[in-house]
Amino acid sequence: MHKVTISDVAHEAGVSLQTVSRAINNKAEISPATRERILKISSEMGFRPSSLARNLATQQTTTIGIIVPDIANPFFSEIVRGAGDLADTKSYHVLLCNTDEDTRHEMSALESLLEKQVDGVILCSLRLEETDFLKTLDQFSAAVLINRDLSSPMQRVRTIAIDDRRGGFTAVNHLLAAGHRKIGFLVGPERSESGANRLKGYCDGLIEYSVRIDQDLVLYCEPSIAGGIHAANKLFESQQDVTGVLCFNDLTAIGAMKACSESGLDVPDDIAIIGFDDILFASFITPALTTMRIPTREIGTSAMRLLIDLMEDRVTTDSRIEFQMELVVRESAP
Amino acid sequence: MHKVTISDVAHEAGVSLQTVSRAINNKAEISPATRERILKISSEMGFRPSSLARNLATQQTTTIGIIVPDIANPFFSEIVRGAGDLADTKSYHVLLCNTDEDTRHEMSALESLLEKQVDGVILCSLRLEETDFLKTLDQFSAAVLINRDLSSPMQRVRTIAIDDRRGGFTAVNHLLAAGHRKIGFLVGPERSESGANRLKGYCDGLIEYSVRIDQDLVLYCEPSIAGGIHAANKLFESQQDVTGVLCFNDLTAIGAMKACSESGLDVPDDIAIIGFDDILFASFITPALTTMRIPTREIGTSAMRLLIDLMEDRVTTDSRIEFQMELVVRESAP
DNA sequence: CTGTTAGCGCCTTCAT
DNA sequence: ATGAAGGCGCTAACAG
Repeated sequence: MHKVTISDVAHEAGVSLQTVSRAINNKAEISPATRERILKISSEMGFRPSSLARNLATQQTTTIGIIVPDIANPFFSEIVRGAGDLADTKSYHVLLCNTDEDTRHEMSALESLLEKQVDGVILCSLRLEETDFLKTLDQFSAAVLINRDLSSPMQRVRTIAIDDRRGGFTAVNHLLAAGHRKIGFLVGPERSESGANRLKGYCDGLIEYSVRIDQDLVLYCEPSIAGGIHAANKLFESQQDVTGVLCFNDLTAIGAMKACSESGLDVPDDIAIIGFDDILFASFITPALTTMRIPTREIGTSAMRLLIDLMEDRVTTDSRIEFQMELVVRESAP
Repeated sequence: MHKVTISDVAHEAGVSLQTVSRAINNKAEISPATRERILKISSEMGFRPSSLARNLATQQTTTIGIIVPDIANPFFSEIVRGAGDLADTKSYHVLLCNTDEDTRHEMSALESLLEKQVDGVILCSLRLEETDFLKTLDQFSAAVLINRDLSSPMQRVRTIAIDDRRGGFTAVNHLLAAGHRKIGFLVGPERSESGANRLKGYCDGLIEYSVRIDQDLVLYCEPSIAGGIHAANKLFESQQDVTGVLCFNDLTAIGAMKACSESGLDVPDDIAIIGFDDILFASFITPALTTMRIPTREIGTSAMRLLIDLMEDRVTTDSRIEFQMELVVRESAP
C-alpha cells in the first residue's frame, strides 16, 4: 500500500498539483465546486498531507519545544500540561525534553530542537550559564524562559518570572511572626535562580526582624524528596536548635518532614516546615504542608501564549510577566 | 544572517554536496583527511543540518509520539519520564499529546502524529473503541499500547499490559482476609480496560470467599481526586455498611479518604481503603495509603524499548509483555 | 574516494 | 480560477 501523495490526488481528480494544494489549504483562489470535489476525492483516497514536506517548504513546523528538568516532578508536569493545553487549541505540537538539571543535557536538547526547527521553545529552570546558552538561544525564532532572567533583553525572548524574593520573604516572615528565630533554609540546587532569589527574601526578612544571618543555616539540596531528607539531616546535625525550616519545594519539604520523624522531631511542635509550589498532594500529606502556592498550570499557559504571540509577531508587551506566590497556611507551620 | 546549508559548506570547502553529507553522517566512503577538514569548516560556519530536509529525504523522523490522558497525573508522568529516558539514550525525540480521555482528542492526536510521520507511537490507556482506531493505528510503522489489549494481533503493534485481574484479586483478597465482606469498588472510567479487568479480579475474590456480588457496590468514577470524592460519597449514601473500598487509582483513593473524613468515617477503623499505582506520595499522605504498586517508570522504558525494537525490526518477542502489581500494605488497609 | 543526477512531498511565484 | 516551473535542504543510487 503506497502512501498517497498530493499528486496522486491531482491525477485522480484530473487537476494539477496546485489545485489540490489550494483545496486542502483552504485558499481563496479556487472555486467552491472544485474544492468540494477535490476534498471528497482526497478523503476517499485517504490522503494525508505530509507535515515534513509542508514544513520544509514553508520553513515552519507548528511545533514548540519544551525543556524541563524532570517531567515526573509535579511542578513541571503542571506547567507542561498548561502549556500543552494552549498549544492544542492553537494547533501547535509539543516536543518534550528532560534534562535532570544537567547542563550538557540542556545544551544538547537546545541543539536538537534547533535542528528540528521548532518554531519556538519554552525553557524551564535552565541551569546553564548565560554565556553558554545565549548564542544558541539567539538562533531560535522565539523563546520563553520560565524561572530565569536574562542580564540583558533579547529580541524575541521573554521571561515568565515568579517573585521569588518576595515569596522567600513572605515565607520566612510567617515563621518570624510566629516567634521562630533560628530558621534553616534548604535552598535548592546551587545553580537555581529561584533558590538564590528566595534566599534574598529570606535575608530581607531576617534583617527586618534584626536576626543575624547565619550561613550555616543555609544548605543547598537536590529538589527531590531524597534531597530534602539528606539536607535536613545535615542541618539537624550541625544546628540542633533550629525551630523552623524553609524548603526549596514541596518535595524537599516532604523529605525534611520525613527526616524530622526519623529523628523523633515533631512537626510543627519541634520544627515548623514551609515548602514552595503547593503541589496537588501538599494538603493530603501529614501534617498538611504549609507552602507558598505557585500557579503552575497558569504559568504554563501564559508561557505558551506569550511564546505564540512572539512567534506570530503579536507581542503586546515587551516586559517580563511576573507571578506572585501566595502563602497557604496548613499544619506544618501554623 | 542567512541560515547556512550544506551547499554553503560544500562551496566553502570546494567539494560537492555529497562529500559534505558523507562527512557529517560519518559515512565510510570518505578519506579521514577531507572529513576532518569539512567538519572543521562546517563547525566554523555554524552549519546545522536541517532535520526537516533530512527526514523528508530519508522518510524517518527519529521521533516518537506519546499519547496520554493527562501528563499531570503522576502515573503517566512517570511512564513518560521512563520512555523519555530511553528515547534520549537512543537519540529519539518525544512528541507529547494530552487527551483528557476524550476520544476525539485521541483521534486527532493520532492523525496529527501520522501527518508528522513519527516513527512510532506509544498509546497510554486509550479509550477509543477498537473499531474506531484500528485503521488509523495500522498506518503507523510501529506502535505500543499500554494498558490496552487488541482483540486480534497486529503486525507491528505490541501491548504492555498490567495484570489487572490478578491485581484486583490481590487487593480484594487483602480486605476479605481481614474480614471485610461488604467491599465497594470505585472502578474508574467506564471505558477503562484496566478498570474492567480489576473488576473481574474483584469478582474472582468475592466468589472465592462466597460473597455475593452486588452491582450497587461498584461505581464508575473519574480517575482524579475529585472523582474519588464524588463516587465515594455516592457509595456511602446508598450503602451504609460498606467497610472497605477499592479505588481505581491512588488519586481516587485520596479522594475517597477525603470523603471519609468529611463524613466522619475513620480510615481504616470504619473503612479500609486500597488504591492502585503507588504514586510517589502514597506513603506520605495520612493515613499512609495501602495500594497496588505498578512499576510505572519501568513500564515506560519497556514500552519505548519494545517500540524501538519494533521500528528497527528487532522484535525479539511476538507476545505481549505483562507486568505484575505488588500489594504495598500501609495504614489505610492494614 | 568523490561527483552527478534524481528525487523526498509540498508550497510559492509567476503565467495563463 | 487553474497550471507550470522552481525550490525548500538533504540523501540515495549510480558513475567515475
